[in-house]
Amino acid sequence: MNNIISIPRQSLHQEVANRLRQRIIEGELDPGTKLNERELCEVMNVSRTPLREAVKMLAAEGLVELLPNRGAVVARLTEQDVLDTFEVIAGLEGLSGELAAARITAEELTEIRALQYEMRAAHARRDLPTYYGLNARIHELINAAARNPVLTQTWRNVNARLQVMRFRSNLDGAKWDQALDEHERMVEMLAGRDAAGLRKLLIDHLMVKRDTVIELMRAGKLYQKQKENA
Amino acid sequence: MNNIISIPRQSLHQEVANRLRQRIIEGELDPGTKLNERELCEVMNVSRTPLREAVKMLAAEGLVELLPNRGAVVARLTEQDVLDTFEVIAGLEGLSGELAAARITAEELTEIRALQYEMRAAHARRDLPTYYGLNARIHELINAAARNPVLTQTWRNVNARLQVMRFRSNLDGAKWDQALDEHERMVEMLAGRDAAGLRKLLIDHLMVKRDTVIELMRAGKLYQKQKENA
DNA sequence: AGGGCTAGTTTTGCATACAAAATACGTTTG
DNA sequence: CAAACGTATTTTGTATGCAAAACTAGCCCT
Repeated sequence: MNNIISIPRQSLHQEVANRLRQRIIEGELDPGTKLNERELCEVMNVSRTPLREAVKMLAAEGLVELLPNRGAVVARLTEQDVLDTFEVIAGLEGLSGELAAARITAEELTEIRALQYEMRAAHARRDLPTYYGLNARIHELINAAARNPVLTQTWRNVNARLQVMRFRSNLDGAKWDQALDEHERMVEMLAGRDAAGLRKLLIDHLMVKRDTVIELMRAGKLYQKQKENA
Repeated sequence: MNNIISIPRQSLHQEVANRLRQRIIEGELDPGTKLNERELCEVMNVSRTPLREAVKMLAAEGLVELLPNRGAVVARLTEQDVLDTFEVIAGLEGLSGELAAARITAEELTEIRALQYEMRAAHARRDLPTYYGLNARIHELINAAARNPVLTQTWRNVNARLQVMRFRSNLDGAKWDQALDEHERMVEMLAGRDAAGLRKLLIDHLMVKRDTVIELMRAGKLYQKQKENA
């Protein structure tokens, strides 16, 4: 253990919350999975107190659901939940597009352009994981360019709930081409300061993504969509 | 104690979180107030564990700020925070307006109209508290008419952070008249299913509100706006 | 007299202990 | 044989205990 030199930078419950959030978003903990306290405590080597505090935080974020006297489970989204969530994300991302078009700096635009080229490379290689990573970074950058921490925080929070479904490993050729094309136009609109245009584009972009996810759900590729009777 | 008949409907941490949230929003706990664990435990008659869990939830909601090893304080908003928050709320409320215009039922519209009349009465009597209550209910109803629980939840959460500032007891005559007028037009647009128009109207409505709050902040009427150095 | 150090106190953070609820499972009974 | 009851075990919820960090305040020293 290196706990002499490296001081624990943040409190334990925060650390636990981060690790749990990560595991949920990465899909290591599938939706519907019961969070067993004793088990998680052993894995993370912490006592139940900070673990429970972390779980409560994730519940407030909407990533886990608390069942009174029955613990917590990773949140499961119904088809309707997904539709609703995309509707909200579209609104938030549309807003961040509007603001970013007005507020983005030359440096940020340059960085997005660079990532855009990398993304084209990933697309050419059919390298989906890299593509998705770059995609996420570009959207993060657009959001950051909006210069609104409250927006960023809200957006990340709502987004996290969707990431749980990790619809990453699926994207057919035509949709992929279209997505790449839309990204090209995003850069143009950012450069041209076209707030309204970027807003509309981002919203349309998300609607396509939404339809893709719903299709996958219906095909049962993500997870069974029935919710508990509760 | 009536704990024989009335079973405690929800877990203690949830109850504590609700009561604390209430106290914060109502302004009983001012922004910047330190949340002393021992003290709050005594007041609420609970042990530190559920209290701490509740505080962590409120922190995830953005209502309190956690200071490592130094407890928690009720969140303080800087002027920039307020601007950012209003920007997000405007986006969310604009969206709920669009959706509500498309999805509202005749019954809901009737109820809003009724509240609208009550509001006019409150305005005529210069009864600000009643007015604000009705105002909140109308906006809640519009939001509910959007039929999107995720949106409602997100909106409530972001809104709560602003309510902390309880800028209620201030509204000059001209602004009040204008607000009432805008409300009249909201009902018209809902009835006319004018999604785009309602969106714009709600956003403008909030911009006025934002400017009012900022004015009050600058005048030092809400609370001193400096944040801790941390 | 003022600044800084140190001992004492308070307060927070984490771990553990205890109580109650829920689950599992074997047994019993119709 | 199936359904249901009752007990054992697990798991959650809450309270308390203990250690470390932060505040307080008094003292010493320059």
